[in-house]
Order: sequence, then structure tokens, then C-alpha cells
Amino acid sequence: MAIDTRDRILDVAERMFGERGFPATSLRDITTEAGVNVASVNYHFGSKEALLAEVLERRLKPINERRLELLDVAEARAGNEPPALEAIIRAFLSPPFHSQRVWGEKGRSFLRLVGRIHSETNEEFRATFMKQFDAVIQRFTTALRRALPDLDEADLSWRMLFMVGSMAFTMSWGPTLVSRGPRVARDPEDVLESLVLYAAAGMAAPAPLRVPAMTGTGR
Amino acid sequence: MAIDTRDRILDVAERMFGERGFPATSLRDITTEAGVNVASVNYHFGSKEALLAEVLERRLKPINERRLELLDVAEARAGNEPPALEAIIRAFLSPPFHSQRVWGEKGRSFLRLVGRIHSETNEEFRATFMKQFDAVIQRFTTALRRALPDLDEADLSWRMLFMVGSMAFTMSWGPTLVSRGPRVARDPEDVLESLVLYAAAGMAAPAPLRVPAMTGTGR
DNA sequence: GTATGATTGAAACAAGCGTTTGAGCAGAGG
DNA sequence: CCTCTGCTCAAACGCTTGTTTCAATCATAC
Repeated sequence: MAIDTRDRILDVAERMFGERGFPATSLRDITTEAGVNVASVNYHFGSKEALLAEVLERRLKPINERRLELLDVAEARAGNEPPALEAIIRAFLSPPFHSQRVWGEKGRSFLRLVGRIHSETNEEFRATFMKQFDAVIQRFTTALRRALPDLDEADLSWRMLFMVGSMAFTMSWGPTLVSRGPRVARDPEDVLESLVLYAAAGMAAPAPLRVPAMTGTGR
Repeated sequence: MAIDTRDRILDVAERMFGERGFPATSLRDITTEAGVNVASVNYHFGSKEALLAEVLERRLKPINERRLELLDVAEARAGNEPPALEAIIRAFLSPPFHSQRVWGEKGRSFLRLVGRIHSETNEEFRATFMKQFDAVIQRFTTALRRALPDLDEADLSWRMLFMVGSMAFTMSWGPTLVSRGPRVARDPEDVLESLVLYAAAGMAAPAPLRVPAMTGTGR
């Protein structure tokens, strides 16, 4: 019917994986809603897992390219200096949020899906999935290291994890939070702005005092 | 054999749910490893979902009680003033990290599980699950509102979401990050300290300038 | 010692899963 | 007109899932 079967499967799969999660969504759910035959998934993609990979890549590739683009721009603009911390962080965080605006409802459920993959796929799938991020992680690590010379390597890694965590969590829970009450509802653009400020301040926090070989600091 | 069947099921379920996720773990996986009969799960707990609820409650209850305790202490210590931002945040973040130390490997996989439930269960399960947090959320929202009077309600909600996101993400990815290379390996206590500093700085970031009815800020 | 109530065990249940099969259809190229 | 290629379809495959059944076993109390 209507459009290409492949695309219909991808669209419905994206939404359903985002709403219910990957393991909880059956191929029959997808194909019924898309109005296509069950067999077409294996015909076009090979397997359910390969379908997930394609769903992810279709959206993630432009996002990561955009991240690198924005970082290029920020670095070019800053000349020989490292770019401002906030500019680096904005280059990293804004593309997925912009995708939300551009793709509307579709983009939103995709973001939820991204927030989920880390917990819904097996180790090896995640490993291949992560390859898509290698270049991005490396470039941004370097940029942040220059912008935060006082931070040692371990602290930088952890803080990047914290940042990604806020982002991923916001993507999967944000819609729930917004629907909870009109007092928190807000334009995705404003949420991005909030998140950039939050992450930049966190990144720039003073380096923790490391008390060597002592463990009683917390109590 | 050995110990109580109930407890053996709970222990194995906790570990497996944490490692592979809830939907990806079958009751037969659990019961085989625990050396008990499949039927015993339904006999003792009623259903797979009820088993998950019990696994969560067993650990979460003392964690949330401890959070409230620590907040009580911080508020008592501060007298009429609001407690320091860092103290509030530490009261919230430290109990799950301490549980990691106390429970060893068991605690670690439990933390991974907690980082996952938001994406691996259906809406209604999450709703009942969230009730366990009602008191905690309310108390900490109030405390943070007092400590950050310049922040409006919406910003506070989002920033709390950011903080929880860093925490949850760290719990589920932290072990992976640590195993990635010895350069980032670190005592859980140190990671907690990093996270507290990061979150406190993020929370205390200047309130975003809200440009009313304009959308082009990010580009 | 026997009755009672709680627990365990092997087996089966219906339902759903991802995947495969092979017949059928459409349209383009020779 | 025929054949080839790309695609769709209903049906079935074998397997796993959570749950249930009911007899066997256990510990405890009378």
C-alpha cells in the first residue's frame, strides 16, 4: 500500500520500541500496526535485532554528524583558544534535542528509545552500537580536556558519564515529567537550555580533593 | 537445601535482573541457578512481576529510609537555616552508593537493576513502584526549594531529573566504565564524591534567562 | 503414630515468540 | 508471450515463556 514497506516498518518499530521497549515489543505488534506481513521484517532486515540497529542508525548518524559539525564551528570560532565549556556542551547536547523539534512525535519516541538501549540489549549489540559514537566521544573528550585542564582523566570520564546520564534520562523520562503537570511543561528548547547550564556548571565544578588511601570521608 | 528458598530466589533474581534485565531473564533461568523448582516462584511470590517488586522493595526501603534520616540530620544541624546544598544532595545520593559498599557484588547488580526499571517495566508497574519514592521526593523537593530560592518550580523539577539521571546512569554504566580501563577505576566512595560535587554545582548554576515567546536561542 | 498444613517436584498447559517456508503476485526486459 | 526478479502473503516451524496442576514430601502438633 501507500508508502514503502521498509519505511513503514521502521517508523512503527521506532515508536513502539520507544514506548514499550525493545524486548517487550513483538514483531507481530509492529507488523500488525504497520499493516504488513510478519515475514517482511526478516525479508527486509534479516532479524529483529538488525531492525533495531537500522532504526537507531537512521536517526543517530545525522545526530552525531551534527555534533561534530557544531564542535568544528565552535573550535574554528575560538581560534587557538579552547572553545568555551558551554559551547562544547551545547554542541554535544543540542542535536538530539533539535531532532525532537524537527521530527515531532516520531523524534520524541526515538529519544526515549535511545535512553533505553543501554539497558535493553545484550553486551555485544551494545558494543557494535557504541562504535557509532567512537569518533564523537574521542573528539569531545579532547575538547573537554583542553577546556578543563585542572581535571584529571578519571574525573573527566566520570563527569562525561554524568552528563550523558542526565541527557539520556531526560530523554526517556522527560515526556512523563511534562505530562505529569502543566507547571513543569516547557519547550524542548528550554529544557535543552536548562540542561546545558546544569552540565556546564557541573563540569566546571572544583576538582574533588582526593584523600589517598582513606575511606571515611562520607560518614 | 541450604537456606530458605524464598531468599535464594530473591538473591539470584536480583543478580540476573541486574545483569540481563527484567524481560530478558526467564523464571527458569532463575530457578535453575537457584536450584529450586519453577513453580516455587509462583508459590512464594505469585508472579514474575511480584517477584521483581519484592526484589526492589527489599533493598529500596532501607535506602529511602536512610535518605530521610540523613536529611533529618542535615536539617537539624543547620538549625533554622536551610542546610547547605551539598549536604542535601549528599543525603540523597549517598545511601545507594553506600549500599554498594555494604552489599558487595550483590549491591552492585541491584544498583544496575534500579537504573533499569524505568525502561523495563510497564507504566502501571512503574506507578506503584514510584509510590515508594513519594515521601522522599517531597521532602527533598522542599529542602532544595529552600536552598535554591532563585530557581522557579519548573527549573527545580528539571534539575532534580538531571541529578537522578546522572545517578541512575552511573549506577548502570559505572561498572562497565570501570572495567573499560584501570585509568578510570575508582572506589565507589570517590565516584559518589565526584557526583555530589557535580550535582551541587549543576543545581547551583544560574537560573536560565527565559526569553518569553521566542525560540531562536539555540541557533 | 498419625493427622495437618506448608512446601516441593515433575509434568503439562496455553500462549506467544522469532523465524522459515513455499506458493502467489506484480511489473519490467527480452 | 514468457521469464525473471522483487516482493507479499498465509501458514507453519520449533522453541520458550509464565503459569497451573496435583501428587509426593516434609516438619510439626496432637
